[in-house]
Amino acid sequence: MFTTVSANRMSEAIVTQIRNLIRTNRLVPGDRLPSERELCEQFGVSRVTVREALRVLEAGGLIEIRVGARGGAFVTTPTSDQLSAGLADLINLASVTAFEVTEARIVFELGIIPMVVERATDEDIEDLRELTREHIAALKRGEYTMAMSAQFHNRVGACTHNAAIEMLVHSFHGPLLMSLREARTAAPVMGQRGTYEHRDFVEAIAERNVEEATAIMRRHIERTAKVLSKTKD
Amino acid sequence: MFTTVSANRMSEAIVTQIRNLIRTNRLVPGDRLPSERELCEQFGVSRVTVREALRVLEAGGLIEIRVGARGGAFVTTPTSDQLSAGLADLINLASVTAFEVTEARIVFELGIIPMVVERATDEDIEDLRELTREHIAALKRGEYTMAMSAQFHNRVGACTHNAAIEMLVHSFHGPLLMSLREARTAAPVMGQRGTYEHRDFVEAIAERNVEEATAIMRRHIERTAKVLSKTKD
DNA sequence: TCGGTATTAACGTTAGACCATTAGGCATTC
DNA sequence: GAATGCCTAATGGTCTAACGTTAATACCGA
Repeated sequence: MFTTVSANRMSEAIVTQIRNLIRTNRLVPGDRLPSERELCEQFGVSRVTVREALRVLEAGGLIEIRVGARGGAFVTTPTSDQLSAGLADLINLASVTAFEVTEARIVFELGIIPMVVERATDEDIEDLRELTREHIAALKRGEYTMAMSAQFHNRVGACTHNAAIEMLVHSFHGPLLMSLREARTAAPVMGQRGTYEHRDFVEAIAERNVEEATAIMRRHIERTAKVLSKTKD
Repeated sequence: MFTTVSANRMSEAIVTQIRNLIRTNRLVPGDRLPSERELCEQFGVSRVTVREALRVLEAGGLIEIRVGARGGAFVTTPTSDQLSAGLADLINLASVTAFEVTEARIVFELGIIPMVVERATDEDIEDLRELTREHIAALKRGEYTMAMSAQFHNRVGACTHNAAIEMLVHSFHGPLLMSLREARTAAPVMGQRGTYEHRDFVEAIAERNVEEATAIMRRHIERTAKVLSKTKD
């Protein structure tokens, strides 16, 4: 007969209002919200309450707060880092092993290869060649890092020209997933042959050879998988 | 040469401290943090600052706050729904289109099929058949919903017996995709042939026929893609 | 013209007060 | 003795008013 009422927390009501404005694109990235003191007046609450609402929105990545003159709350343009951090959280929550993540990588990074071959522009390919050259040079100087490997795979993902896919690839190589304990043990092994496989892969893409590119990438990622499954013994 | 140092915002430091305690399991779900006033003393800051920190943690789904006697901040485990709801907003801001998400789905959900065929147990297959039967029945009663479609795809993902993949498939069908405006327009079209395609797909899996299963699923998802690209005209 | 300084608009933080909500104990009543 | 209702203490929610800190900009002197 009576349904529970929940009127609590004014700050939550403010969060909802502003979030809806953003969802419906009445506030778009780059827009600046009124200053805290103005928001106080408009909402008819104290500054503390407004600030708590802004904290929540900020924590959700919807706004960014800058101090100083001309500061205030700005609707953000989300970076792929933020997005992949969110995905990484999801994956972490499921408490998956590095082995499982690698399997997912194989599925995904092999699956996009036809798309990469089809859509990669000359500029994409030149970028990849340039990257590979740099990485091989770094390897010879003994300065090759996992970050470089991640950079390569991310750039390959970008060749699909699909923001959703870029984001996913990015999240596979983001800092959070790499922090999985098992992943670090694999790092030293990867550099040695990895960069040369990268180079061969790029050439296969340049020749629009899906089979060859797929075969190379499969070998490349499966080496990681093998190292990981060894660490579990 | 110098990395940006960000010492600002005490509340952020508090968030970091508490979050680390939770990450390292020194605080586990169900634990109660000290009251706001006690935290003030322990951190040596004012109550407002502590409260802002708690808001951020609450927004991240790490704690839950109850008022009244015996109330306070209690550690919780964020649900994947909470996290993907947060992601949905970011994706909206990043203006990833439903079309792009669908392309990513094609890559991923087709890519896992060999794994599904290889690993699906008899129980998995029986579950899928059962689901399909229910959905067809619901369809005939005119009660078929998008949630059911999502349920089917999620169950297929579970057949890989890989938590990372399950989580990713899940996030494709969670509130994330559903929040995209374009996706909703596609919903009515899907039910009619979709459920029968589901049934055929399950039988292809049961026969361990990768090619057939892939072909069916590709048609199935591409119909969605077609509907979506139409809405862009 | 250049470099430093003052201004100013904004967020960040504090302290102390009061309100609202809740669990649990206590007292009253039948 | 049991049920009901009140009281109290603990705790989060909000307010006010002030001061500190930061950063963009304008101004001014050499």
